Amino acid sequence: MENFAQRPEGPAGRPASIGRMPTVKRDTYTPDSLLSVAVRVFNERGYDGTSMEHLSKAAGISKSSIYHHVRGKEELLRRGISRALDGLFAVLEEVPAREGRAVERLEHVTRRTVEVLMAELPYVTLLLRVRGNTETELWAMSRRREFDQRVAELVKQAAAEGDLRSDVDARLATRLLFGMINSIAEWYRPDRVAHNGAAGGDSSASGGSNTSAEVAEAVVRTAFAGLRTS
Amino acid sequence: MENFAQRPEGPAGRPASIGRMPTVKRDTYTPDSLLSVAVRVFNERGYDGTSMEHLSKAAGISKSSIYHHVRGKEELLRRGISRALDGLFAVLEEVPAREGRAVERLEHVTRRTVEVLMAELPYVTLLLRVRGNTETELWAMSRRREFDQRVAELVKQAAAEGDLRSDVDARLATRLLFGMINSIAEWYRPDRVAHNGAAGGDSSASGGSNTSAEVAEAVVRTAFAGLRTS
DNA sequence: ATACTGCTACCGAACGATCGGTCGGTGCAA
DNA sequence: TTGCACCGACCGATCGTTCGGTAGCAGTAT
Repeated sequence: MENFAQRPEGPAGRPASIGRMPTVKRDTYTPDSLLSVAVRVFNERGYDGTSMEHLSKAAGISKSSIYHHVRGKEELLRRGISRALDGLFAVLEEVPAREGRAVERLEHVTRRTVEVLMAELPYVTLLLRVRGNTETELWAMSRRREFDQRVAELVKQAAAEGDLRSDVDARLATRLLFGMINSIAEWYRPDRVAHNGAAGGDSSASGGSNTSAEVAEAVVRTAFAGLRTS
Repeated sequence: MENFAQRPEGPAGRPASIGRMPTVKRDTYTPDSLLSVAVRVFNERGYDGTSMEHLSKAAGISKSSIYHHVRGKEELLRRGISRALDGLFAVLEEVPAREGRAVERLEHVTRRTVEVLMAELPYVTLLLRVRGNTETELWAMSRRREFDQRVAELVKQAAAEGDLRSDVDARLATRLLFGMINSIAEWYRPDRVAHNGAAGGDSSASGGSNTSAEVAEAVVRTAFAGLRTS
C-alpha cells in the first residue's frame, strides 16, 4: 500500500559476480543488509507498528523470504539493538574515557557518545525507543541502564572532585545530559540536514554545521557550560 | 495474562448514589476516567503494543464495554494527545510568555512547559511518542511541531537581542532545550521518586527534590547557564 | 405494592482482517 | 545435481470492532 524498494544496494550495490569474493557484498540479501532495511522501517513505524508484510514490501522480497535470512521479527530487533549497544559500550573502553580527571573523561564520553549515536543513528534510535514488552526489549533496557549508570558514576565523581556545579543534583544532571544527547535521534538526519520531527524550526539549513563532530561539539559546549562550575 | 485492576477509583471513587448528582463522580466509567487508564497502559506498552484486550484487563471491564464509552482505540489516543496539547499551548498564552524581553519569555515558557509536562505527565508522554502511522498521529505531530516552532521563534528572538550565546546555532539550541525538557517524561514518576527507565542511577532517592517546580528550576538553571551569554 | 417501560452500563460470542510464522515447492548458478 | 535465494499458499492466533443481548435501577401507571 505504500513505499516499495529495490534490492539491497548496500555499500555500492553492484552484483559482485566478478571473480568469487565471499566476503564482498552480493546481489542478494545478507542478514546485515536486510537488517538495515528492517531497522529503517522499525524507526519509521515503530517496532510494534511494523508487520512482516511492511518489511517484505520495503525489502522487495516476499514475507517468507525474510525467514531465509533471519529467525524472525524479534531477531531483527535484537540484532539492531546489539549493534547500538556495541558502539556505545566501546566508547567506555577508549583510553580518554578511563584515564584522567573525571570531568574530562565525562566530556570525552559525552562527545563520543554523540558521535556514535550519529554514526549508528538508526540502530541507536531503535534502542532508545524500546518499551519492554518482550524479553528482548527487557534485556535491551537493562543493558542501556547499565551504560547510563557507568556515565552517572562519572558525573558523581566529577561532582565529588568539585568540577560540576553543586546546586544541581548529580543524578538529575546525568538525566538532563542524556536527555540532550538522546534527543539528537529525534531530529538529526545524516543527509539533507534534518527535515525535523521533534524540536521546532523549518526545514532549511541548520546553520550549516551538521557533521557529527560539530554537533557533538555544540552539545558538549552547551551542556558543560551549564553543568561546570564557574 | 498480567496486571488486573479494579473499577474506576478516580477522585475518591465512592458510589455517588446518594441523592442524584449528575456532575459528580459515579461508580462507573466515564470517557475521562477510562482515558486515564488507557493512557497509562499506552505508555507502559506503547500505543501499537496495546490491544483492546490489554485495556479491558487494565480497566476491569470487558473489551466490548469500552465501546460504550468511546468510539474506539484511536479516539482514546486522540483524546489523550489533545489534553497534552491543550496544556502546552495554554503556556504560550500566559502573560509572561507574551510580554517582556525574549530571553525572559523563553525562560518562563521553559519553566512552565516543564511544569505542565510533569502535571500532565501521562498525556504529554503519549504525545511525545507518537510516530505518525495514522491520521491522528500525523495531526498530533503537526500540532507539536507548531508548538516547537513558537518556542524556536523565542530562541531566535532572544539570540537576536544578544541574550543567548552566538557560538551555538539557534535552531540547534532549541532542539537541545526541548531534548532536555522532553526527556523528563522518560524518568520522572510523580510518586515514589522515579524508578528509572532512561538515564542512569540506582533507584534510591534523587536528592529529595522532586516537586515539579524544583525540577523545573533545575532544568532552567542548567539549560540557561549553558545557553545564556556571559 | 406491583407491573411495565426506558435507559445505562455492562457482557459473551463472533466478525473479517491481519498478525508472525511455516511449508512445500521453483528457478537458477555453480 | 546440489544448494541457495526466493516464492505463494496457508497456519492458528490475535487484532479492533460489532452485535444481540441482560441485569439493575428510576420513573410512572395501575
